[in-house]
Amino acid sequence: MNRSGTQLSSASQRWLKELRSAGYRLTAPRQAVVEIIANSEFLLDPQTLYDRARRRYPRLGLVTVYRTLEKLEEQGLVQRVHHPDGCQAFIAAVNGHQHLLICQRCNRVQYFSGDGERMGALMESVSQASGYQIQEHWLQLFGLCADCQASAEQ
Amino acid sequence: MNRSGTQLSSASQRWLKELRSAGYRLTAPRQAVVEIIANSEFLLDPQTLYDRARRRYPRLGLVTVYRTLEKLEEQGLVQRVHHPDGCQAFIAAVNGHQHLLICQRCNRVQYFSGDGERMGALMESVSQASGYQIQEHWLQLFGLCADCQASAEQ
DNA sequence: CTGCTTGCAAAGGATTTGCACCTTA
DNA sequence: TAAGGTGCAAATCCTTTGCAAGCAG
Repeated sequence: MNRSGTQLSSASQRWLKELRSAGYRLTAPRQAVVEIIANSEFLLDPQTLYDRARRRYPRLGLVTVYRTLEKLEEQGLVQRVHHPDGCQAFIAAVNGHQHLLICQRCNRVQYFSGDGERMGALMESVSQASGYQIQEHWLQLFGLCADCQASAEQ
Repeated sequence: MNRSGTQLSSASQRWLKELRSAGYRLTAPRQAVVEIIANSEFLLDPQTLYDRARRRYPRLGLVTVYRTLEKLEEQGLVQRVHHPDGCQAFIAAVNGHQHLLICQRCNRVQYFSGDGERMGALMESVSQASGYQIQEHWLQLFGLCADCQASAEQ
């Protein structure tokens, strides 16, 4: 149990500890926001996150969601995800470089580790051909997750 | 020469022809917008495009830029480009599936053809491992173009 | 207690819409 | 001359900021 009287997942507890050691305070609104996004397998935009977190902490303001996301992003706990229909969605971040696999129907997200060797070779050859000095890369796959394939068959 | 009394590049002429055959009219404001973006190697956001196109057609309104971009995107002549600092930039599209190489300093964009075979193999293995049915992919590289590397050395 | 946090309200910025006028075909 | 296109102004939508009151530490 914690100060808001609700159970917190272990992921939330870890995130809150990280925020704490970065000098931020532990407050009930923050706990509510963290608890939702730390445990979501789906992309969440600020409004959706707000709607869900408000079920835990009804006095929550949308502004606090934006401010909390800002701090979580700064601590590397969440990352913003760009996709064809917008760029305001967030998902829990992972350590190290990983690529994203996104369901276009339900927004479920999964990470996969790109083939580092092939990727390196590709970047090397593009760099040679173009004269660019490459610093970063994005690789994202879009499709239908297993659940959505199943429900589409109905 | 054309109805606005200015020279048009061959790329613009082709684009305008495509708009025409899609049922849209050829107007001076549209020509101004098309002439800028059809010939740019750099990402352009609506405001920048507006500023440049207004030098050709001063009475242009920003709204017309938005409406023209909408039609160009719909015809597959431009594509929206997402990058870490925003998603409101556009660039001339190419036929077939190509990947993007973007200069983080000057916004120059270049297309490169991903290694289709490796990419296919990667998607196949991710698909197997995740159960996702993959429909689309994004591959973008970010770095410094040759010009920007040179000017950074000064 | 002190200063970080919060929620509200207002400000901002980007994009879209309503509308009367204008231009293309 | 009919239908589509244009620019202005206003409306929207999303996000950020200012501020007084509320809490964490």
